[in-house]
Amino acid sequence: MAKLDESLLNRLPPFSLLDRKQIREILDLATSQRFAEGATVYHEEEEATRFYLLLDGTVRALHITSEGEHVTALHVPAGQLFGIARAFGRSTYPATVEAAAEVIALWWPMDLWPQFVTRYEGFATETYRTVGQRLGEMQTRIVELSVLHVEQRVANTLLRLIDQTGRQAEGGTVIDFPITRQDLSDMTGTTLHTVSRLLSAWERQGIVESRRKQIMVRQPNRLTALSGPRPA
Amino acid sequence: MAKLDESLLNRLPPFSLLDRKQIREILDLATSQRFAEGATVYHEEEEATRFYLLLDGTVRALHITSEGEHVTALHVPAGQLFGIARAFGRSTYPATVEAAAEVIALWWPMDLWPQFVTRYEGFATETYRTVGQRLGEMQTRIVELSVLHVEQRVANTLLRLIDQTGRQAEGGTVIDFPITRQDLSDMTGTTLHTVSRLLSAWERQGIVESRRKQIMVRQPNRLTALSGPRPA
DNA sequence: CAGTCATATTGCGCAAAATCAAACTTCGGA
DNA sequence: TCCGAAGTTTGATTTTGCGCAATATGACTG
Repeated sequence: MAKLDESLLNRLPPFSLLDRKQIREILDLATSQRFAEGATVYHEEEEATRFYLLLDGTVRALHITSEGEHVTALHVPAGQLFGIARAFGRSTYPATVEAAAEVIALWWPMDLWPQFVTRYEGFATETYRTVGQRLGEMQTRIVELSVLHVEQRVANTLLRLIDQTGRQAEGGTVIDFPITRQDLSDMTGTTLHTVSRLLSAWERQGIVESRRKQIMVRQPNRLTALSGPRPA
Repeated sequence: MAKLDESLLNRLPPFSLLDRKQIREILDLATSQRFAEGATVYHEEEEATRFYLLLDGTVRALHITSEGEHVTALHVPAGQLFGIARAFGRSTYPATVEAAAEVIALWWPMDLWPQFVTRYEGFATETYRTVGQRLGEMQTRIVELSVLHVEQRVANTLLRLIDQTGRQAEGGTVIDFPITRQDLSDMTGTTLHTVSRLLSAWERQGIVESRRKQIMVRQPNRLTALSGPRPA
């Protein structure tokens, strides 16, 4: 395997306090792996044997019900750790994770987790900050699902996606991974039909523009207007 | 203030590995406080200056939207820590917490948090396990809200409540804190009207029995039948 | 003990969104 | 370049659960 460059890590929060030597150490222990769009990184309930750092791309954490329905819990943008079950005392992964687009990730054996936490200044702190963020996102999800209408939820979800992973293009902001109506409905607890109708309506009004598997938001402010009361 | 007894803590997971002397230390730093039913312990977004241990009663964590709607995120049963914002790198509380019934809690100044984590064997580990559990509960909430119908959500919620805080009584299991239709609707993302209709229907079928602010489940198995597909 | 307030019940009409059904488009591969 | 699979659109129909309104029933207060 090609030697990994130190610049990969030294900007990322969990490692930003470390010196060159430590970063070198960490990289030498890492394995880098590529995942194709749609590939599964690990399954819910599976023994948590590795923790990951997402170098490039986006992954999503999801749950599959006994009926086969998919519920997307959250998206993880590049630069964050995931699969960190150990951080909250679990021995199995709490969700299934799959690549939303082509993904490059590093991973380490979970056995190294305790070392990382104790040996590397700031690693634990930053990790728990991440956990806190995810917890916050999940709370927002719950509040949205509880009080908002479908249209408002979809609007919020689009806004969040362009905020987290948006790429500027002529005419608006594009979600920079392939996303289907079905995906959006999995994120909002609705059906692909309803999402399709909403997008069509918004497209007629010039708010969004969408191709197959791609959505561009032209007028975010109008989406915001549709997105309902700001969560307190 | 009366001196607190060591037996309060030595059975509880976050402290179970500690010796008498350490428990004494911890108790001497604690303040005990009573909260009446419905009293607010702290508000979302407030500066997190204390962390709590729930000795008796039940508290609920909730969010209040800008429209004034209440969304209950979870219930914390006796014996658990709450208000542990520091554990995930937050300086403010992530939710409002209020007493679901009369409550007795201990609290410590948040400044002591780092000490507790470093000085007391097993405290950190157990705390993160709690965080993991809450994360799991929230995920379940999200999945339920996404794929289940209102009736199924209410059934699930009742089952969870009698499981977490149920008290045996003649004829069935009673939720051992006062709970209104409104409360149940806040937990399930519906209206008090719908909850009332459901409970009435179930009461006619002999599945539950309810007075004002009190619900007894007579036939949990029939509720389970109504509760939809088991989350995977 | 009267008065008031919070809680609970129930009927009715309506709107949102799911479901059912079918056609259409785009894309990639044989 | 044609075919099939995956993704999307759209209409018609049905269901669910909400909003509104009126009424009832405790429970607490002065």
